Amino acid sequence: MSRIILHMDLDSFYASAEEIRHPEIKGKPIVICVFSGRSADSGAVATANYLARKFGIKAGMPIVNAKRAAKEGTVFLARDMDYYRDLSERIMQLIEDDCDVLEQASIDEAYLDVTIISSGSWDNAKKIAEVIKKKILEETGLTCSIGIGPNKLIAKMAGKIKKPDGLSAVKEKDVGDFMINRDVADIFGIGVKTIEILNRIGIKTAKDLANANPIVLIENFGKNKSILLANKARGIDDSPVEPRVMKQLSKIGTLSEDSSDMKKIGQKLEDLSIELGTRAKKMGALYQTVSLIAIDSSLNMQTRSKSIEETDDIKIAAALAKELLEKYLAEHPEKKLRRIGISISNLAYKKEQKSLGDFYSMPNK
DNA sequence: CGACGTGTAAC
DNA sequence: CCTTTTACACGTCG
Repeated sequence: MSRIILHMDLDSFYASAEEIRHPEIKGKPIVICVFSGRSADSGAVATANYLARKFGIKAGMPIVNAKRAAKEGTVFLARDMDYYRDLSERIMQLIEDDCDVLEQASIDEAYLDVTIISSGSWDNAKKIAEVIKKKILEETGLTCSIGIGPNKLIAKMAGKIKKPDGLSAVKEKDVGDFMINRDVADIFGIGVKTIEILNRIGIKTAKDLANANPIVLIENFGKNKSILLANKARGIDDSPVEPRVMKQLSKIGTLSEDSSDMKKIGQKLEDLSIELGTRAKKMGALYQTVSLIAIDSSLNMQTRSKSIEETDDIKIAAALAKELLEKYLAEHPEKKLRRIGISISNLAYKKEQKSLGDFYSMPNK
């Protein structure tokens, strides 16, 4: 059966969220930063609003470079995830009844299957999208961009046609035209590594990929990924819109300087563990696996993990993470660490908790 | 098959 | 100069 899927993306979410609580910065270029604390402006840009993007500032850029590129009057603010998470939750609740199924894909994005609620009508789907935009604007002051398509891939990519505050639809019959002349780099889910390999074997466009020799694809990517890629190139995506349940929680931080000192790193790890614990508690999460995340001076990441009896006590996680750290440092006496982190996974949720998550109880597994 | 570690991708 | 958080696929090992 053919479906109608919406993809809703909040426009430069963190920056807009800050405008809401600091009305005096409205209309200014805004840059949301993750300050690492090593020096005054060390760290990276998390988001820049459209005015700041005009200066070439964008996510991932070092803050120092962003400050150099910025013009007078640009506002630099530290990211505040707790605030954005609360705001995000409010917005998702606002739209959860405007669809058959809601899938929150990230803090600022959601897919909505509206096949039934729209009676299969694209006109109705557009009206639903307009209602959603209006609701979010009136209730929070935020704008969003919505893409409509016959599947998640096309809905997501259609949303990029007009941003910010856009609404665009690509119907099934137009999918071929929509995809055909596109560069493979513009296909959602194809990242730098895959692009590199594709280009090496002479594949540049979606058309090239759609017509590629399956044997060659399989040699390079294996069977499963080859099928996925060939489908993406044709705008085909059968993945269902389904509620997501958080499967893992993590917290990483940067050390004030590269170090291999157990005491120093252990202290940081403990601080991070406590913050993670606060979040886990709020969510009513229980965990079964603890991972240590270590990032060395060369920015290479390694993980060490261990599974235990299900628990909600973060002290147990903190102690285990420290053990894993001791072992790691013993195994790599020459390495200095730049960042350290802890992750808890194999999550379950307490019954009494009234979060969106446990409406849908446990996923298939 | 479950546990663990890495790679890829997106944000 | 180089932040954070999450998901998922895949290989390997026991």
